[in-house]
Formats: sequence, structure tokens, C-alpha cells
Amino acid sequence: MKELGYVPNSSAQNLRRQKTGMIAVLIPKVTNPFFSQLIESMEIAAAENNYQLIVCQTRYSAEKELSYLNLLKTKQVDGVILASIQNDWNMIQPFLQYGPIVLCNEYHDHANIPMVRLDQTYGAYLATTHLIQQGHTKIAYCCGEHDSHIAAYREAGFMKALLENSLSFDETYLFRSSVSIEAGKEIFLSIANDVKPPTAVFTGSDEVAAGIISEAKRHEWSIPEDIAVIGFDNQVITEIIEPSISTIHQPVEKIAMKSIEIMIEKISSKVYESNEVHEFPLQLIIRESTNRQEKGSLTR
Amino acid sequence: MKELGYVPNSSAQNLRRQKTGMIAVLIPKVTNPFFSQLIESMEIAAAENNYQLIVCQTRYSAEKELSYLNLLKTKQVDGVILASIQNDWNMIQPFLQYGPIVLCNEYHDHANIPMVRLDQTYGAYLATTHLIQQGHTKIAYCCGEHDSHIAAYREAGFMKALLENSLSFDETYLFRSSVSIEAGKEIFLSIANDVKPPTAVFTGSDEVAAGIISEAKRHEWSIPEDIAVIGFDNQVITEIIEPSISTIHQPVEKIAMKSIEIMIEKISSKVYESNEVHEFPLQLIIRESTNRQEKGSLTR
DNA sequence: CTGTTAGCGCGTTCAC
DNA sequence: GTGAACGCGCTAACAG
Repeated sequence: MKELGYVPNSSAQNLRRQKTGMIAVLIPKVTNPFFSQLIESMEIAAAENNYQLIVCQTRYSAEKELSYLNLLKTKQVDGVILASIQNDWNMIQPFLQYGPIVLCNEYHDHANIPMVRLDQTYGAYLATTHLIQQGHTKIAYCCGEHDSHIAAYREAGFMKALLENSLSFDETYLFRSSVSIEAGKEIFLSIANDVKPPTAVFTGSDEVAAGIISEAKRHEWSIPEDIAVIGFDNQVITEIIEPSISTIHQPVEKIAMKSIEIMIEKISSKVYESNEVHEFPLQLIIRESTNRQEKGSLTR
Repeated sequence: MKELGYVPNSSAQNLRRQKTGMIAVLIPKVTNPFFSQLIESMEIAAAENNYQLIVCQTRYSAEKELSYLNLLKTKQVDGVILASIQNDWNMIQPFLQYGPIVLCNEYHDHANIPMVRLDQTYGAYLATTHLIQQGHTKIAYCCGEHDSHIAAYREAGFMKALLENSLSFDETYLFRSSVSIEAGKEIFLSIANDVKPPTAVFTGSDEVAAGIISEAKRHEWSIPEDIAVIGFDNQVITEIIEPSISTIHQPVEKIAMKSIEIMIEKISSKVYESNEVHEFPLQLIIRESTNRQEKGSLTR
């Protein structure tokens, strides 16, 4: 009898079984390649478990973040994955009574919820140590503005590498609030005008590295001879640009899948508090922008 | 009394008012920059109208597309925006009885639903005419495999430009199924081995253009002198690569916003059939990869 | 204008 | 084993 086209109404099912099969993922914006990779992998993992993903772009706004957290309160979603945090933890904590919240690629010391993260300190340490091994002693440091927690961890790794090699940091080599290609171009101009310019730059993003390289080439600087540059994220542009950009690879699919896995477990177990931390290591990828040997070779 | 934290349960609201406030957007994959831009703009427009967006990645699978269309049938979403079509229209048409479907950046001659599209024929015509004006007569043509409808329209524009200039097309200059940087590299190798190579290439994508340019440079070909290359999409890489890539800009935000606007109108009016077509023009952006004049200048 | 009531469509329980 | 009934939480309609 149901052969004439019956399908259950999912709103009724949702109401009855107090469950929606929806997970909200909060990110700043989906056009950031890091976050689009995250969403792509999460969507695949969610779909395999019969969950739908709702994209929530906070655009770095604390108010938008709170308004999206209300999806939990109103039971529009079964859980929220925070891949970006703008509010203090005490603003977010109250929402935990309405459903599970998982931190992905973010970290809060006192948050009693699952955290899935990348070891940013180790990543920055790897990158900086590599620059030092290439003979650099005057190394500039760039970081973003929005990713405050992440920036702090990277800075720790950067400083640790300097310290281990008895190098000191020159404050004029510090560039904050740099996230875009444009910012990278400006950083190059600052460096070019420096009376005692650094010979290498640690950037917190491939975009910034690309901007520095692009502007450096326009001014006929050689890379890595005149200045070595290392990116962060291993985006596609790192392989396109001439010279190709050394960078740090972040295993995005791993944190995406782990976050979904944990979220689904929290939804079914109904216990939302947890101190579990899942950490994945980053990986150094050496290309031409830091390595004189590799440059110019025709082999892959 | 409600001051002690009452919020309506939205599952109950959904059930009662037969509406979910959710719109599903079907795309192949979110890491394709064209689609992530689409999602970004759609999400903003949807949020302004109190709708949530569900990302549905079909990965070019017809079955997945149908399974996501079931979200309409089961009333999990109020409408579906198809930004990618894998099935025949007669497979999709039956779902129209359950809710509105809007075509975005896709086109079906006999589909009686709203279509929001870009004038691909005109875009390819612009690009090809530009190459011809630069003096090229032997022009190669690359297109993708998945975007069959779009490819057909672009091909028409390409051919129209050739015809208007009394040029003929050499079948050996045709490269199908090319979408990636890797494919672009292979295309260059084919061209380099051609006894009578083309002097310009129309590519259906910036990635392919980037691949061709990257490989050409490795083999010490000059661009645009030895070979001119034009991309499609105006992705960020077009400005990073040396030389910068001439391309066709697609007003993604416009089709995204228009699609959401129409979807919301269809949801409230409850009439789903429509023959409206909203078309937006593409725009030629001339950079260095096709233009000897612009190359090497230090001005922006 | 305020208060009560009847479903929305399902899943679970309870009675048979 | 099958089937009827209740209620998930809300909103719209209706009565007072």
C-alpha cells in the first residue's frame, strides 16, 4: 500500500525522537581554502553517518557566532562544531546544556569539551628549525589577527626553535595582522626598506608567503637567495608559484573526520562534557622557496 | 515567566507550520573555488532571510544527487538549489511536486523551473575574440568533462568567434576532460610535441591555464610570446602566477544572491513551475598571459 | 483580548 | 503477533 509513494515526514520524526540529524559547523568563511577543505571532509564523514551539515559563516563576528549557537538551543541541530571561536568560553559554555559542542582546530584551556587539534607549536618549530638549518639567523615572523590562540602556539614553536639555536628575535621583524596576499606584498616592502633586513621569513599562511614572493620578484630579488620564505597550510598555490613554496602541511581530513566521529559519539551518548584532546602532528614540506638545492631542477 | 530561559523547539515549529527554514545546495565539491564562492554568497543571502544552508556534495555522482533530492521529499528542506546536475531532467522533474527546485549555473532546455545562469557562450566568445585580436589564428580549445552543458555553450561561443573571423578549427587542438593543474601540464606537453603547435590556448578553467603556464615555463617557453593562454573564472591564482593570467570573470555573487532570492519567493508563493531565466554577462579580464604590452610593467 | 483546544505526522506503549 | 491511542511542542482557530 505504501508503494504509491509514501515517505516519512522528517519534521515529525525529528519532533518525536528529539533529533534532527543536522550538525552545524561554524567557520569564519568558506572561501578560505583551509575551511573549505575542512567542510568538504566533514560533509563526507557526516553523510556516511546520515547526518547533514549546516554551514555557518561567522565572518569573525562574535554576535553571529552566538546566533548560530542558538541553533543548538532551539534544537535545530544535534550538535555544533566550532572551527573558529570569537567569544570567550564563558559565553559559549552555557550552550552546552542544550547539546554537544566540539572544538576543531581551536583550543581553550578551561573548556570541558572535546578538542580536536593540530600541534601548531610543533609545526612552527619544524618550519623555523628548517630555516635555521639553511643557515639563516635573521628570521622575520608573520602571524594573523583572528587566529589568536593558534598564533600564540605558533609563536611558542618559533621562539623555541630560536632559543634552541641560541638566536634572539629582533622585534622589528614582527608582522602582525597579516593574512592576505596583499599583506604579504606590504611585508616585503617593509623588509626591503629595512636597514638590516632579515634573510628569511616565517609566515603563518601560504597567501602571505605568495604575496611576499610575488612582490620580491617584481623588485628582482632572488628567492631563496636574497630572502627565503616559508608558508603554512600547503595550499595548491604553493606548487604553482615560481619558486614553489616550502610550507607546513596540516592533515585537515584527519581533524575533520575525527571531529565528526566524536560529535556523533557525543550525540548518542548524551554526555557532552569531556576533557579528551585529540592532537595531530603537522608535517614540513620542503620546496624551492627555502632550499637552494631544489630550485631550478627539472625533475619533480 | 519565560524569563527563565524558554526557547521554542524548532522541530515542533517545523512540523506545525510545514516549513523548515532550510535550503539544500547541491554542488560537486566545496573545495572547487567557484563553488565555495557560490556557497559563501548564498549563505550570506540565506542568513539575511533567516534560512540555513545545507551543503550537499554530489562528487559528480548521479545517485548522490538523487539521494540529496530526497531531502525535499522528506520535507527536511524547503527547497533545493541545483548548482550541478548529473541526472536527466526526467529523473529530477518528479521531485518538483514536493517543493521548489532552482537551477543555478546550469541549464536544461525543457526544465520548467527558474534558471539563474551566466552567459557562457558570450564569455567564451569574448575570450576567443581577444585572442584573435592579439593576432592568433591557431587556437587550441580545452574543456572539462563534468560540466557538459556549460562546455557546449562555451564551445558555441568559441566557434562563433572563429567563424566571424573566417578561421577554421583544427581538431588536433581539442582537449577534452581537462579540469586540473595536472591536466594543464599534460596539455602543454601535447602542444610542445605537436608538429604544428597552436600559438594560443583557450582553457575552460584557471587551473588548466596555470598548469599549462607552469609546465611551459619549466620548458623555457615564453608566455605570451611562444604561447598565449587564457583562463576562466578569475580565481586568485590568476593574479599570483607569473605571468598573471588573462581570464573571464564570472559574477558569482550575483547568481548566488539571485538564486536565493528566487528560491525564497518560490517557497512563499508555493508555485514551483516557472520559465523564468535570469542571465548575467561575463567579463573579460586582460592580464599578462595573453598580452605582450602588459607584461613586465611594474605598475598595477 | 485572553484562554482553551485541536491537530501537524510520527513512534512508542499498552492492551488485546 | 496486530492495532489503537497517546503525546512530542507548537500554532492557529475558536470560544468565552
